[in-house]
Amino acid sequence: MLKKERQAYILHQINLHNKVLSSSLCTEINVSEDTIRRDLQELATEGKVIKVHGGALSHSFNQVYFSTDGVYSQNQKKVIAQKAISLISNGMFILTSGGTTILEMARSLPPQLKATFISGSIPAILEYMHHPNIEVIVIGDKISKNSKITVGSEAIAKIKEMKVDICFLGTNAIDIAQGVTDNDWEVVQLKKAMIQSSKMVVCLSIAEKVNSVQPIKVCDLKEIDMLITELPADDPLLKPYIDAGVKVA
Amino acid sequence: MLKKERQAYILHQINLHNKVLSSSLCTEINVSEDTIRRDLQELATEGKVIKVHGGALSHSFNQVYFSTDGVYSQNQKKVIAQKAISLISNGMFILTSGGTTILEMARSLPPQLKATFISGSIPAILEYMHHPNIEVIVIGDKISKNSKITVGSEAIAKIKEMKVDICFLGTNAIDIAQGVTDNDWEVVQLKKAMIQSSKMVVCLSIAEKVNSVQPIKVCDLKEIDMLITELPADDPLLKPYIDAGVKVA
DNA sequence: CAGGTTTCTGCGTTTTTGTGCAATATTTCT
DNA sequence: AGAAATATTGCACAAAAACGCAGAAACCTG
Repeated sequence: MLKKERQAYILHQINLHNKVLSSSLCTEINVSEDTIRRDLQELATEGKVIKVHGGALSHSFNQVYFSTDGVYSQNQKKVIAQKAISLISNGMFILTSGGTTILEMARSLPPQLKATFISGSIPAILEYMHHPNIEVIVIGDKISKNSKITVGSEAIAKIKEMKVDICFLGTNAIDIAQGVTDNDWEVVQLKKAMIQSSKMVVCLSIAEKVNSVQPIKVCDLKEIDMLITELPADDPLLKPYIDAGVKVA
Repeated sequence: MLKKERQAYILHQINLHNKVLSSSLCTEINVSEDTIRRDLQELATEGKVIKVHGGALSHSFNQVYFSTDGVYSQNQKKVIAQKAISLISNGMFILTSGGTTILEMARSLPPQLKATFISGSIPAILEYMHHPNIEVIVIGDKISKNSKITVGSEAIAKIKEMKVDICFLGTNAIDIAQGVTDNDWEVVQLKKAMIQSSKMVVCLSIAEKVNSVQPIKVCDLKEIDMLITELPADDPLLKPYIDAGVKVA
């Protein structure tokens, strides 16, 4: 087999699987590992692949996962935030959990909006506080330092006294079978209470968390009214949820 | 699985959930915990994640910045803060109002101190939250945007349920004849409740505000146990307060 | 086509890298 | 303060890379 041929094959494999192992290549093509290594080396200096210990990675792989750090999924969250905000009208009472998606929503609230936001999430409260026309109600209790939100029976009792228009839940995992799940017991208790105290329950979740599961159950799918992701409503990923009776935006 | 691949996966998870546990990762990827730890270590030195005990955090999560307002580094307030802190012992329950002096105190709390701080002041809560050994209890209610503190009957009712060891009041005005006075009606209601619910009441005030008067009365001098200013205890300005039965530090 | 040169490849050997293990320290939680 | 979880360290071992070398094929070139 010619060298060019080999390299073409390697490139093909890399584009197919996003990665190759030197070891497997050398048995496939039946040449020594040195040869493979030299090929990869060459392709790497030409910038066609990324050489790593044990094989090589496709360039797209790097772009996807090592994306300019920090702004990761920021845009997606902005899209979600906008969709969520479109549900809010003046005068509404709104309950929100914590999480970065909620935070993004809080930052994006239009300045003229007059509404009352209720939350125990300290970062979210900070954001609400900066808005000129928003009333902020703080849910008091002990702070959970992990999630930066107040948790405990006092908080839950307070939430249960309410009946608000909308509740926005930052969602860590949502799945057709398991419904909404999370990984912090205290936060889950809180979210359960929030769901009960709201006329409408809206889950905010980036698409990557859709169809994932966490250890602790928050609620079944049927208890949530709407799921907001950054995807268009007709994306096939969301079809099962629509079929399950969840509105999607 | 290649090392880079693993690290990409880890990054992906971190950006998705804002945190990862070494333990869960090592079962997911099926490598030893050492390997995960080394990966996290590496990613951390590259600045892509924040390594913590037991796992790692996304960088964006920790971006809960707290405004270092200009008033920050006033030496007088640092002095006051130190004096106030010397009154605190491990295990105490402490109620604090809002104000920049209180904030300064919150920032200066020694890291080993274990105590429970109760407050409705959002900036103060933020500071308490950053300390490793402090429990934070949030007083919930509507936020007063002026003072960035929760105010209202709920908050007052909650405070009245307590009996804490010390209450620190940021003081706007104190005077021999008029006692402690302030200019925000709602905040005054809160402070009154705080005074009633504390075994010991400590006023923090910069010397400038000593012998000044504001429109609304908080309490008489005899209700406060101690006055802390940046001045030495034997400063003539403070003599009248000592004579009136107030401890001075 | 002979002889020289270059390119490609494989084979040992030596380094480097990646992993896991175990013993020990440190931190966290309660 | 003590137990449990997590970190650190040093070490061993295997996989992979680097390097020099040598044989073979390909390719000049007169």
